[in-house]
Amino acid sequence: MIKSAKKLLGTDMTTTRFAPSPTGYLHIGGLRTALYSYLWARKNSGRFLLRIEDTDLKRNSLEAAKAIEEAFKWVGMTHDDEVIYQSQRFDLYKKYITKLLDEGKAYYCYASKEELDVMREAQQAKKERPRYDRRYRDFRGTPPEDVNPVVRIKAPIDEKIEFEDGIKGSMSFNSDDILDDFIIARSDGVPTYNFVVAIDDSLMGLTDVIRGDDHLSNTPKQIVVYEALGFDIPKFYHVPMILNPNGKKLSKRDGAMDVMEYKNMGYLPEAVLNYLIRLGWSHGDQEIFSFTEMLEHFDPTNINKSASAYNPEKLDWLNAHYIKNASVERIIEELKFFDLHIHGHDRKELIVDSLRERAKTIKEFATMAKTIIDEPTSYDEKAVKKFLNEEAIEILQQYVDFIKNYDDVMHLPSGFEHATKLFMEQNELKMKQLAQPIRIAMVGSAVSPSVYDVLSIIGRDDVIKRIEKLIRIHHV
RNA sequence: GGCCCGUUCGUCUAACGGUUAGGACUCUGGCCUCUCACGCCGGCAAUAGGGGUUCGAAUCCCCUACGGGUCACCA
Repeated sequence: MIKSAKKLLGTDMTTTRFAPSPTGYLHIGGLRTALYSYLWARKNSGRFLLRIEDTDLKRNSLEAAKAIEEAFKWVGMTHDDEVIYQSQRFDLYKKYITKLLDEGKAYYCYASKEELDVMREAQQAKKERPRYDRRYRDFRGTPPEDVNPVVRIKAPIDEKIEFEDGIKGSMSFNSDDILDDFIIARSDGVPTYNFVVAIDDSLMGLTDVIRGDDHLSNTPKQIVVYEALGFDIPKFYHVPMILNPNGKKLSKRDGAMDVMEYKNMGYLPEAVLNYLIRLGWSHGDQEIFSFTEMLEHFDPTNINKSASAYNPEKLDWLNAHYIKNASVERIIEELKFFDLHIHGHDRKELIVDSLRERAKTIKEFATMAKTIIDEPTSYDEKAVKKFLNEEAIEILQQYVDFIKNYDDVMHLPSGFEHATKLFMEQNELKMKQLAQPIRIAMVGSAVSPSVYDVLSIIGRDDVIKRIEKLIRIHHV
């Protein structure tokens, strides 16, 4: 007698899993259910397992697993044990098929595909639900020689199948409404999804199955398998799906499906996680959750029952929040991915701190930093037209001359502030008259962080160079 | 079509059967200000509809409408 792993181990350690079919990348919705499973396992000091559902054998599941692990790594999630590939467990599944056959809980069905098609059409013509008519359930005759039979499970007839879903509540199905003697092994011997899922979930010792609610109506079928095999039935949580901003099903047209695309767009993993955990789940009014807070507060029981729409603005807001609060070192590290290397810059703190409240993504951050660090190659036309009249050029000229003869140290923003204020005082100028022309000279446009910060980042020598360059160009 | 699930501001959500139905994002008015942001103060905006039950319903029950899922030798 084979028993479930849970029974063998004699443990009730919380065990959850993420069981994607191999698509080549980790889907953003998949990450959410994975996160829920992960948090629930870790919160209860349990195990979080990864299984690839590749009974179909069409795609490269090794690549797929690698892509998922890469995404897990990016967001800081880890799974326990080795990855399980269903494609490598066919022998195991076969043992259970034989077992059910031997016990009379499953049987060979010799109906051909054509035969079944005819039957189905007849049913549909009569507006009946298409279903297998169990013609071979109690077959005792001589089987036809030329067909490879499928194996079907003897499903209960006119019975209620009930379970308590951790999210949706009490579920009750009538077996006749939703299932027939469904196939557990195809004519080529390959077992089917609902059969192997139940076996694996059981053998892997799953206590809590957290998955998309598109599986809700598969659950009764799996329960039939659990019961035929004498396995313990885990607790199910069916989490509603994610919709696009228009409330429709999420599809590739809606933008980033692959979790790693979020990295490419400059999102911080903690922002993505924070966004996802709050999408369909809440803890009072709290919006910001650190990893430890997620662990502390998450409970699948208060996941919402209804689908939620994906809202990119809120993700941006969260990302901005995490950028504002990240350490300087962290941001410098993240910027490397966008080809900006400022760890050796002697004004790196200033660069980071002057931009962190302005960037919604790390990518934007890098772009903004580059406009300050790199000498402008062009000047924004509108800004030039608006702010660079003859008088402004004159002021800039005086400003350069002043700086050249200004002897006090001024590499800090405060140094530039003292110098500039003195200059304004001497020439009876207002900051408004000076700031925009300086910005244009420094970054080529009328938008930048505080001019003192910008001047300090660029440094006295380059400040002079950039102003003189602008004046020169202006006179041409 | 059968079965199942769902429905609170545009969006994410809160609310022991008793709240002026709260918060967040977006949008928006103002303040701050060297620009842009950030920040701060304020504003717009919701219980799908109809019946019950109850002293009292967003909350419980029924019906309707509208969304969605699922009904394979896919997973």
